[in-house]
Amino acid sequence: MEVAHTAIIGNILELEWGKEKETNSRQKKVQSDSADFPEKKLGRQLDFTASFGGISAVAVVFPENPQSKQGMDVASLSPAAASVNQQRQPQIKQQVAATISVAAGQSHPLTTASSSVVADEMLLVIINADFLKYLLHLLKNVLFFLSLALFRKPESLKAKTRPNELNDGAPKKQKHSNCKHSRCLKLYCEYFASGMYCDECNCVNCYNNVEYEAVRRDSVGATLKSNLNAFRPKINSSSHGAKDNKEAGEVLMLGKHSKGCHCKRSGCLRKYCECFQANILCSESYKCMGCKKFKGSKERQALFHGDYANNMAYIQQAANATTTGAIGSSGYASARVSKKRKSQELLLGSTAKDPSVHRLGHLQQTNLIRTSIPSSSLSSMSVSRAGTAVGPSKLSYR
DNA sequence: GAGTTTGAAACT
DNA sequence: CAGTTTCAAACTC
Repeated sequence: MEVAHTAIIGNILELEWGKEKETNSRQKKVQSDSADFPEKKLGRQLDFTASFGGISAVAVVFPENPQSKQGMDVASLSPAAASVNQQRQPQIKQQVAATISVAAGQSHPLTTASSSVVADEMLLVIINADFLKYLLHLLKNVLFFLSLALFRKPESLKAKTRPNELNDGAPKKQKHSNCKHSRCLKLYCEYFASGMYCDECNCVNCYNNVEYEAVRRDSVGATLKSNLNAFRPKINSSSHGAKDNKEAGEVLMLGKHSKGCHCKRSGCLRKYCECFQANILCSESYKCMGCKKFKGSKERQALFHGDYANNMAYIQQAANATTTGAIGSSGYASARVSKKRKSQELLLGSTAKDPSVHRLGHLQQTNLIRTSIPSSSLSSMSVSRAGTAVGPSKLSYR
């Protein structure tokens, strides 16, 4: 019986879907006669109802439920369309009843009241099946267009996390690279580095496009040869995602830089620093000097409080302290500084030449900053910390 | 907008 | 691997 039931539904579905085209054209003809609705709008609505076939019948099957959304929609489409649907009701019902009786081995036509009830129920099943079939069809279309959008230009996804953009969640303006000497075939070029073709870039002699695909491929090969991970994201986002530090009013990424930054003068608090750009904290294993981008750093927190000018002044002063010998005032670099001393000594005074400076503890180094910075600067620093409005300091870390 | 500074990438 | 140079972006004026 269940097999017969399924067969009936399939049979009727086939019947109805086969009629779809004919019904569609017929309804279009009816509606084109109506001057009350714009043709374009009607077309869309007609397509909708025609595709469903049974949607309009819902209003027919449930006449006691006139508030049914589908029913109301159909009724509001066009009186002519509703009329056609109502005219179709006995036909569909008759088809159902006929199919039932054939499946049950009865003579045709079926005229008993019970068969009519069964036909009503069957109609409901058909409507639901019809609707589901249409939903499936819609879903397929959506998936198709989605796949088109994703695979036609997969790079578009990568573009969301450009290496040189702050990852603070705010929408970023599309930037264009300006390579002049690398032909956009080195990792200097952010497009090349992220595996993209250059898109509306301002580059000179750009080879990072389809036209120079062969050259580009060679360059990719050469780059990969020297570094297998060259095109992998440098920031490995933590599986825990972003940590929302509400107290500090910032969104902190829990990711990690694959190689770590090597900043010397920026304190890792400027956009030169890749960790700063990715909004991640520096780790002890990074080779940055005078790092101020660690948990609990007042310099870093200053970025998220008060006005920007004050914060930048404060950061500059902190960086200034770094370059004038107080490396690693509270950062991670104190133990590593010796490696870079040769270059630093060119810039630093006698204080920096004293190896003991690099072994100073946190407090001692903080004191060193205080002594290496003019008292006027110190006062502005403390004011900046308090977040009071003070004009931007003219002091530079240069 | 030009010039300078910066740090990553490339090179030696 | 370390030091140096090149490069393009960030930054200053």
